[in-house]
This record gives sequence, structure tokens and C-alpha cells, in this order.
Amino acid sequence: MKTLKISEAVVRRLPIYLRFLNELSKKSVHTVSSQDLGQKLDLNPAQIRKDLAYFGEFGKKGIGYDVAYLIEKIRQILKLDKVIPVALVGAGNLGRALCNYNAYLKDNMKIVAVFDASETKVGESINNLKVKPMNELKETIQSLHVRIGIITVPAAEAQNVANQFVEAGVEAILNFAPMIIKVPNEIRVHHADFTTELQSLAYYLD
Amino acid sequence: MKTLKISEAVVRRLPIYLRFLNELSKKSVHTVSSQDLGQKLDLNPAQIRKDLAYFGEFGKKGIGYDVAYLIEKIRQILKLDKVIPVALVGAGNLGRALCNYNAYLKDNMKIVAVFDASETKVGESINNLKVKPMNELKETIQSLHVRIGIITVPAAEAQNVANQFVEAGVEAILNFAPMIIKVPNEIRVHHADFTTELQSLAYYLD
DNA sequence: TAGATTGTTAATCGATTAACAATC
DNA sequence: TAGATTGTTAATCGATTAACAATC
Repeated sequence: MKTLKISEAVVRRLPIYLRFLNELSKKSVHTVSSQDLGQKLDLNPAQIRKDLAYFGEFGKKGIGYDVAYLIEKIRQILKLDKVIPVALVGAGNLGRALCNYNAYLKDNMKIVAVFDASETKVGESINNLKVKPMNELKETIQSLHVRIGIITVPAAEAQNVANQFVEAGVEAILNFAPMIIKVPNEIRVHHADFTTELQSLAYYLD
Repeated sequence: MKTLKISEAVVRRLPIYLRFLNELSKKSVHTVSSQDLGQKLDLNPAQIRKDLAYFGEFGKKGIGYDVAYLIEKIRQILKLDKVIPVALVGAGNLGRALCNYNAYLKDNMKIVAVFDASETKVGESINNLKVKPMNELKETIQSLHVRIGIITVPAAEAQNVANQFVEAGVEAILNFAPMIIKVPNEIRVHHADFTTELQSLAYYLD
């Protein structure tokens, strides 16, 4: 694997390739060309070949890509070849909904702990997980080796939760709160903000 | 307003500006410079000035931008100056969670109808909305003038729901299902897929 | 062999950033 | 006036696409 700097755009496409390859695999399709992939995913075939070529030579000239092999390789690239433990703070409606994705995330990631600041939520069970109080966050994250934190609290508390995640040693954060959070450079943050997504859609209405 | 083609990157930043400006307004801050905005939002000031300049001359040289005026202008650009009616299909955990954002979306958008294919869900009440059966989708969407559709059903049913939205006359779709959906060119689709977001985060773990 | 498709280089396209005259 | 900050042009940077030799 070359140690070239890979752009964020490339990294964001990899999970999309992975998902489609998994569908092909389920349908017992064994080989796929960049042409096929491009058509199904609305992407340029040259772009797909280039994306994959950053990480190695996974295809065969004249043939295409072996589906099972490419799945294996992309999972390695994304570090999804072993289960990554995830923690979530904010056991409201959205947090609860995300916990139910555990089944879908199997093999790749698992939400292993849920926290909430409200005493009425602590102790509730969500999908076999007992909601824990915030003062157990650091200890739990460390003992379960949690690497990614999900924030589903109101905007006003997002920064505070992010600070606690960082303090506990989490390496990356997925923030659903409609609020920019500040963290040290070495921590990766992605925003998954439903409201800005909806608002930018409105621009395209006639 | 120039009828130059505005890039998607620009449109996606506008709601972020809007959100921050609203916070400033609440704190009774009346003027803000591109410098200030850039610092708080982790963006280049020149980029912010350029983004806004696509749509008009909203600032004053030597002074900066009037917060209230800029809020008004961005809302106009995003067509958020009157409430946009939204419908949602899929009254599962995620769908239910999103319905509760109505309060947060006030002024801009409102989820006015919820549908589900399951008979056990139909008739349930979510946040003052009664879940309706799929066979009422077209009629309801047309009579309520719904312009944006949200999909929160399992991947396997997403395309089918998208087809029904298009057939009913929806102009844009926000798709939460982990599945690429195909629609006619004039319909705008944004993907808000939690699982690909998490998976691309994993790449950045050490 | 002939046809297909990769990996990669070169060309194009587009987005970000720097710089600065205009002006509040 | 002096200092600040915009709007905009030019320079830079980066990402996408086209083209094609290599080769299965």
C-alpha cells in the first residue's frame, strides 16, 4: 500500500463500493468491472479504478475485479476487518434508533455502551444495553476499548460530550448534533446533521 | 442574483452559516466579519465571502455583515422564507426520531404526514401525526402540497418508496436507507446514510 | 488471436486560497 | 484620515475524466 495522502472524497466512496459488492456477493455474482460498478453507483468508471488503485492492484486486466477479494481488501483498508467498539451518548429518540442498527453493522462495528445525563434514562434498556450515567463514561470506554463515539445529544451539550469522549481516549467522533464541535487535531470528526441536509435540499426546489 | 451555476459545495455551506448566524442573533450580536465566521466554522474567510458574493453584495466594506440581514438573505436563497411541507415514509425508530425534530425545524420546514406499509403501525400517533397507510400517500401529498420526501424504510424498500414519492409529485428526497435510489433527473436526492458515515470514519483510526 | 478491461499518465475541470483595489 | 473589511481577480491546488499501453 502506497503511503500517498488519500483524499476524503475517495475514503467516502469506499463504503459505497463495499455495500454494493456485498449485494453482488449475496446474489452470487463473482466478478465485476469498473464499468458495471459505475453504472450502478452513478460514478465514472475511471474514478472507481483510480480510487482502488491508490491501495493496490486488485483487478485483472481484461476480466475485472473478483467480488469476494475486493470486499476483503476494502474491509482491510477501512479497518473493518475486525469489530470496532463504539459508544453513544444521548439516549433520546435518535440515539435509540441508532442502537437498533447494531444488527446491520455486524462484522464491522458494534455499539457496546450507551450513556445519558438524565437520571430518568439511566438504567433503561435499549437493545440489550443498559443506559449508563455520564460519570461512568471514561472508565467504561477504556475497559471496553471503545474507539469511536457517537453524539446524539442536543446542540447545547454536544461540545461537552465531545470533550468527555476525547478525555476518555476515543479516536473519532460522529456528531449528530446541529453544532460544530472543536476537538484536538488528531481526533477525526464527521458531522451527520439531518437539519442542514434538509435545508440544502430546499435550495434545489423550483 | 446572478444566474451562475452554484456548486453543491457552496449550497451545503449555506445552512451552516445560517445556523451560526442564528446563534449570533440570539446573543444579540449585530455584525460579523468573514474573519469571525471563518474562525468559528473552521473555514477560510475568503471562501465565505466568495460563497455569499455569488448571491449578492450583502456586506459593507470596512464593517462586515449585518447578522439579521444576512439571515434574511440566506433564508431567501435556500427558499426557507416560508414553511416547506415534508412527508416521511417509514415509522420505525429512525422515522419517529426525525418527527421529533419538527420543533427544531420551525419556520423552515414541517413534517406534515407520516406513512408506513405495516398495518400495525398505521393509526399510531407520532408527535401529533397519525401514521397513514401507503395507499393514501399520493392523495395526501398532493392535498398538503408536500415538496420534500424523507425515506426511513429498510434498504430493500427504498426504491419502491422513491418511485411512489416521484409519482406523487415530490420534488426532492432525503434518503436515509443504505441504498442508492434511481430517480428522474429533475428530482434531487440527498443521502443521509449513517452506516457509510461510520465506516468512512473507521479509515482514520490508527 | 481478438475482445475486454485494468492501471496509470496526461488533460481537463472545478474549487479553494491569496492578494488587493475599493470603500466604509 | 487611518484601520478594517468587503468583493473580486488571479494563482494555486486538487479532483475528475479521458485516453491508451499493458495484458488477461
